[in-house]
Amino acid sequence: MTRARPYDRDMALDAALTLFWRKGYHATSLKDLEAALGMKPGSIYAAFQSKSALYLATLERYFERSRASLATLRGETGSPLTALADFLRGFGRPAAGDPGRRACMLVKTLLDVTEADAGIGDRARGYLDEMTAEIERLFEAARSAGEIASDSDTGRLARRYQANMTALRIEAHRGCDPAALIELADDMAAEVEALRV
Amino acid sequence: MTRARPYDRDMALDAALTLFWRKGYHATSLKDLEAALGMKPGSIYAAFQSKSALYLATLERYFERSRASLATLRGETGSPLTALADFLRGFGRPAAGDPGRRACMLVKTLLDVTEADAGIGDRARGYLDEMTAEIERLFEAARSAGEIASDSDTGRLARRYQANMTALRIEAHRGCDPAALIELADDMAAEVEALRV
DNA sequence: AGTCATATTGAGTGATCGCTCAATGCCCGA
DNA sequence: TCGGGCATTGAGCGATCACTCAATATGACT
Repeated sequence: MTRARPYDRDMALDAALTLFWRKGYHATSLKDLEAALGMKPGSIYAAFQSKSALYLATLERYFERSRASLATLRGETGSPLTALADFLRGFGRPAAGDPGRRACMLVKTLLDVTEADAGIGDRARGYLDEMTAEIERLFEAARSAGEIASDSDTGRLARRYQANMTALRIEAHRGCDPAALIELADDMAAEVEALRV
Repeated sequence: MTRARPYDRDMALDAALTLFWRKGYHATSLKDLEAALGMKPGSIYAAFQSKSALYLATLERYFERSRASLATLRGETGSPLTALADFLRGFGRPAAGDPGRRACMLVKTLLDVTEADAGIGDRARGYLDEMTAEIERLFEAARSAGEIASDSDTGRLARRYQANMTALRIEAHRGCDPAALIELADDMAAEVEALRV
């Protein structure tokens, strides 16, 4: 009965995610999206409603992946604290890839958004809060495992950890010396492991 | 002979700075600037050449003020290390002002800019490097004063300090709980003072 | 193979973008 | 008092913005 979609929605969303992440919401035009998705304007609007709705869809996609990669750390066999430290160290050694995709997309969104796009900003804030909560769960696991002091304020540690992560990724975006980036990541990771009792 | 400018260049630049800082480069239109500066398009172009040139002028203004406020710390009577820690603590207690102006404008610029505005991005990077250097001078002063270990890597400390500052201001921008922001700032400040020998 | 429902198309919508310039208004020296 | 020279004006430039819709193409079902 219905005609199958000739394009792949997942691939289109991935292409939009890459583009939006690199260029930001305001600087990405529909022309850019048409080229990246290989779709004509009408198809884009039929599939995704509007530019802002498409942005929200890519933001959700980004968030789900970020949360998933954090949640994976909880499932690892070793210590939660080591996982947290290693995760941080990983961002000090980014693949030599797309320079516009180094900073966290949620943070980029937060800084890019104006009063006119308040809805997008609120969504980014919500996702960031969920990331904080996910990090706090990891610190709680570390506390339960007796890795950190039993009276540790996990919320406070989570916020500090997330702030470090944000800053580290912005430094990567800034394009600083690779060796300096590694030092920075290792300093942050050492700070996490210094919590071990 | 020549007719005096009826507008105040300094006030116009300040208005442009506020607007650009709050809305970002791409999201600020000439209509916005006309309203904020109280100037017609022709006057704006006669005075400032182009939107991007005006942005660069406000960015320089922002940088000079930031550097000056950092340099002031060096002139203070007390210890450089305490000055650095206090400076950080100050950002944990921001005045309840314009929420679009909490994150560092240089960082906002860095994340907002695309390949098409590479010149602006390069300028922001250059200013950030100068800020790093200014911070390093403070750590060098602390080392000379014997406040921190004589074999301290001041460059490394400066980059870590700047990363903390960046993250703190983004957290403020995110609009997190004021008490949590104070905790975060105090944690960072404590880390600085922990360097004291 | 034929029919129908739906997805795609792409020229074109009005609005707004950054920007220009001929006309105007104003200050200053004489 | 007046004319010369410069700053300001604001309508409007072509380009591009996000977006629409009547026409067309195509796959699914009988």
